Parts: sequence; structure tokens; C-alpha cells
Amino acid sequence: MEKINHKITRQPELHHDRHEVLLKNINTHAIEIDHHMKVTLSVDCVIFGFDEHELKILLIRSDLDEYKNKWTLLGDLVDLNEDPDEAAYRILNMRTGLKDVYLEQVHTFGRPHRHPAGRVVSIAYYSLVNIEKCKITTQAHELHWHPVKDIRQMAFDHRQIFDTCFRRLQQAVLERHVGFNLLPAKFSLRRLQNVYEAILGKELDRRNFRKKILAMDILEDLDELEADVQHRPGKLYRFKKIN
Amino acid sequence: MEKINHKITRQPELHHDRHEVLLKNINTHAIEIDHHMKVTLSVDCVIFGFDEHELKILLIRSDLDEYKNKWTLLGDLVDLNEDPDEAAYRILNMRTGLKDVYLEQVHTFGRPHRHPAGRVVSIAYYSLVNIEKCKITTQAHELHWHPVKDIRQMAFDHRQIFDTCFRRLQQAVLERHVGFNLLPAKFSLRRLQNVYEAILGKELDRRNFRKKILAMDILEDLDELEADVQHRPGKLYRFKKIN
DNA sequence: CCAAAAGTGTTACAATTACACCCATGA
DNA sequence: TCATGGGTGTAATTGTAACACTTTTGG
Repeated sequence: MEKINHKITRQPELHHDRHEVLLKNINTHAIEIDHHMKVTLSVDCVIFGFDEHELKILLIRSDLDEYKNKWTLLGDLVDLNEDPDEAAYRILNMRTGLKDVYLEQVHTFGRPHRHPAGRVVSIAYYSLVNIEKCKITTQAHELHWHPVKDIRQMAFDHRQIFDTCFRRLQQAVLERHVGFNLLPAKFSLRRLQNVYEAILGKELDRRNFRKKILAMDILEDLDELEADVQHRPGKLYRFKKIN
Repeated sequence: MEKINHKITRQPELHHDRHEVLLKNINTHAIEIDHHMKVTLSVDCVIFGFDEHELKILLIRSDLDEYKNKWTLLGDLVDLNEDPDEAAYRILNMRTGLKDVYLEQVHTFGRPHRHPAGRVVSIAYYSLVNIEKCKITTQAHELHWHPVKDIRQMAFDHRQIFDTCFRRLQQAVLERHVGFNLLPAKFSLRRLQNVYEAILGKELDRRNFRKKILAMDILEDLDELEADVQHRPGKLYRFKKIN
């Protein structure tokens, strides 16, 4: 129910039986929004990139004294007239220079004291980007790609957010094959397999992998070959447009 | 990033290149929370119950003129010092009298104009309850169980929220077998199968279903039989405690 | 004894896994 | 010609799907 009636939980004498309380208030039409009930809304993005054989995420050093030397996810406040999805796109674009990236909402973190500056509720997204296309001026800004396997402590509850998003990515790569989004438009099957292996954290059988992906009929053979490799070059594919 | 620095997106002369803007602000330590950036936070619950052979959800009639005669999910504002998960539990307990219910966060809906009273961002949960144990005084409060198959229009974006939660439940019943939570402690395999069929919206083969569930080794045979049925009674089981 | 649902096993089919050899390229 | 990874097929296993008859109970 979207009824905005903060008084329900504010009448101390009624706290012992909330069930009754709410029933009494159902038809009050009280939709005034109490300013004391407002929270600061932020968005945090776990931005995944795939660099050679490694899965990485983009992190920045915390600018809070309290969390000095800890890494944080990239995030920002949601503007008053902004859809949270748009806010996530904005952050992504600001930080990587990219548009049309893969982005998925994962979970909202709202523990009362998760942020030292006050009540900040954060909607977590993960994003998959082509790391080569990211325009990141890495020196001096403390903005870096971190191998996922090296992630330890992070500021705030960002380690928990990362874990949640990473688990979601592992599901998604199997169920919806979102892994393509980490690669350039043209890629070899070997590179695609590397993506799956990096995300799932285990090796896959090459023949079975190729069979499975090709059977899904989502790849288009470009009749091109890899260049600049010192071995037999692999065929290049691209993700099939949906009809 | 959890840095609270609303100015980033408020400097008009810099809007054309947000990438640069943010980089400049990274080390400002500006964590003041601007009150204009606050939103009202609510929680909405899709409360599922299973009645005989039918999946139902608990709805209440909207108390906004604008949405008169439309049905809404059960929800409330999140209190200032309240974890959103707790708020969802609170709503559930208020509305059904139940504790220890199954509850899962699904998605956060925050389109700027989704609520007529202002900027209300809602975290959606779904919940699975034993419908027989719910203490709902149904008359006069416009609080009713609605068959899922009859759901049409709803107030606000609640139809979308419902759809999202229902899809999630369909996944969850296959992947994590959450369906038990809709039944009493003791149940027959037939009743469990009815739950799966109602959620998935299709009939299942009885023998294959029994084989699969029993092979999972999560049921304990109670050596009891159904009573009050006018046919051969089925065995009763309960969900195995985890070790 | 009839109606209604419980209980049970086998076979076909699909999906997944394991596994080894030849091929094309650059150095 | 050698080192490196690309490319390919088959057999075994596992999981899923299809399917029919006997049993127990209440009426």
C-alpha cells in the first residue's frame, strides 16, 4: 500500500497492537509526507570489466577520513527528478565515458547506520563494460581497476554490495548469457570462454563450451580471423541482433 | 561511491562534461547531505497465500481519491531508524498477525512520478505465508485475498511491482523450493504439488514430481496420514530442519 | 462396490560430461 | 620445424519427460 501515513508507527500507546492500529487508519486518506521520514537516496555501481584473462571492477579511494585508504564503489546521489536507473547510467557515463552499457539493478541496502553521514539508502547496480573503451584517466584520481580476486575490505558496506552483485552476475552469465557485454563487438570463442571462466571462477571444457554457445544460435560468424596472434588465429563472431 | 556531494550535478556550467566534473570533485571530502535530495522511502509487500488450489495475494483498496476502486499492495513508509527489511516484517505482522514469515527483497521502484503525493521510492518484497494462519478481519477493511489469475489493474505502479515479484517467485520455487512456506508444517505431497502447479501455472506429472522432491532429501516422513478426506489419505511430511 | 485420489517403475529422450587428435599460424 | 592455441566428434552418464495400473479410504 502506498498510503503515506507516518503516524501509524508514531503513536506510542498503540505500539503494542499494530495490527489494529493500521486497520483503523486505512480509510483516513492521510497522504501528507512527513519530512522526518525522508532519506537520502544513492546509487552504487559495481562496474565489471574484463582485462585479458581477468575480471576487474572499477573502484575509487574513499574521500572520507573515516574510510581513508579503503576502496569504494562508484556512486552518487539520485537527483530529485531522476529515475534511479538513469542515475546509474549517469554515474557510469561520468566515470567511463561510455553509453549504452549493460546495467542491472540488484538490491537495495538501507541499514540505518550504514553511512556515517546520515541515513543514506543505496540502490546497487552492476554493470558490464568493454574495458578497452573506458576513458579513465587513471593517475591522480585514485580511480583504478581492481582484480575481483584481490578484493578484500572496502569502505561502508561496499564489500557486501560487491558480493551480492558478483553472485548475481554469476547467475546471470549462466541464465541470460550477459557475458558478451564485457567484450568488444567482434570476439573469438576463446575470449568468450575466458569471460565465462573468469566470472564462474572455474575452467570449462573447450569443446563443450563451443558446442553449447553455437547451439544457442546467438552468434554470427563474421568470416574474419583474429589478427596479431602468434598461433593459429580464431574465427571472429558477433552477438546476433534480435531479429 | 557513497560520497555525498550533491553539487556535482548542480553546477550548470559543467553539465556538458560530467566526466571531468566528477574527477575534479573526488577529493573534496564534501559529505554534507542536501535536504533537497531526500526522498520518501516506502516498502510494498506482495503477500502470497495458497488457498485450496489457488494462489492468492493480499490487497487493500486504495485510500486515494485518484485511485478509488483500485487495489494496492500492502505497504508503509520506512521509519527513520528502521531497516527496510524490518519495515517489511512490520507490515506483514501488522496485516497478517504472523511472525517468521518468508520474505525476500525483489526490486526498488523509483520513477520520479510514480506516486501522486510526491517523490516516493518503494522497495518491493514478496512474502509467502500460510493463509490459514493469517488473522485478517476481512469485512469493513477492504482487505482481501485476490486470486492471482484475476489480477488486472492496480493503483500506482503496483501492477508492475506485482508482475516483477510474481516472476521472481516462479524462479525461486524452482531454484530454491520456497513453496513450502505457503503450507502448514505438515502437508501431503499432493498439496505441495498443488503449490508448484499454482505458482508455475501448469500441471506437473505426479510421479516425476514425487521422485524429484523425495530425491532432494528435504522432507521428513511423519508416519501420519491426512484426515478428513473422502479418498485414500496421503502421507504427511514436514520440511527437514537444516541439520 | 463405487468414486476419488494415493502410491509406484520403466523406458525414451535430452542434456551434460569426459576425453584426444589434427590444423593453421608466427617465429 | 616447432610451439601455441584453434578446431572438431563420440561415447558414457545423468537428468528429464512420458506414461498405466493397483491400493486405500469414505460413502
